[in-house]
Amino acid sequence: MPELPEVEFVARQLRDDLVGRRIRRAEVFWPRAIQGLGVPEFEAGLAGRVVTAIGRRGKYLLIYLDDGAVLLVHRRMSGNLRLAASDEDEPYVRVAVTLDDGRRLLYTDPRKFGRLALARAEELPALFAALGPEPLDPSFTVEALAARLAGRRGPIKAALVDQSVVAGLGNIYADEALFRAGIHPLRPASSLDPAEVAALHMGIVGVLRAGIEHGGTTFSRYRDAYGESGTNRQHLEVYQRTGEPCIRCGTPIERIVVGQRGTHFCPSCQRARPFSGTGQARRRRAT
DNA sequence: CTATAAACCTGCTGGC
DNA sequence: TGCCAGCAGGTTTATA
Repeated sequence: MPELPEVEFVARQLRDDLVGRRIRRAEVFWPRAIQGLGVPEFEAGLAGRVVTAIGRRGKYLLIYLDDGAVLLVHRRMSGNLRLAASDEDEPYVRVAVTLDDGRRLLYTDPRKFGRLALARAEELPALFAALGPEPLDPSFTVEALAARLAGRRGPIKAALVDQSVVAGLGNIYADEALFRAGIHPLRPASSLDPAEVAALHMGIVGVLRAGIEHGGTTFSRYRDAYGESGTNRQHLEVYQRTGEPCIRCGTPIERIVVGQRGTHFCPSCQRARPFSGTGQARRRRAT
């Protein structure tokens, strides 16, 4: 599942390789992947344009064009963007963008959940009005996180994957951030004390930075712009580790469902209520 | 307003 | 060995 680190890593790759290139033509093979415009208008809107910049907002990849338009790509569950040589092909190609040097930017997506859209750059603020702060931006402070969590009665895990609270966290990094902070996923979001919010802030920023550093988390699908897997999976501490020993205390990792999503946590390191344990386990801080 | 649930999709897993 | 129900989850839309 592409989350912020997977989108950011590919954005950096495409920035090096795509900026300055002219688009020869675009072909849509799965019309429902295009949002807003009809397929002919979408294809015509890309043909002949030069890529001027690459950006990212939350899980959206932004490809800026020389006429003031922006191509938005959201990969949802199984989408990938791959820069392929002219003679290379891939399965599940939904959209193909041919560049002036013959290479193709391929949007592949077995599940067909991902969406592409073409917008004017000046429309972006309105389009992203409901998105929360960028967690790697300096403006994302402990206070900013606390303000977003205040008044929310649902579980903290559900709040973290809500894009209006923080932009870019998905199921993997939300579970990882809660583990680093030592917070139980079912804790009401508004019940965290200031120290816990600070620990969670550090956890969020930490897991996202690590994810980018390791080229993203690959389970079955995610690949980068050159078709390579990310290595962050081997650095995950709870996600998809059900039954395996906690790296901190050895207790088997548990899996529950929170807000319709599989949620992984250590029942010893992440207590349901602070200081409500048997006294057997010590509270520890992630370093 | 908040919040919960279904729908969108198809490859993969696990049970029999 | 083979079949198939059910799971996986980001976002939008619908409903309570």
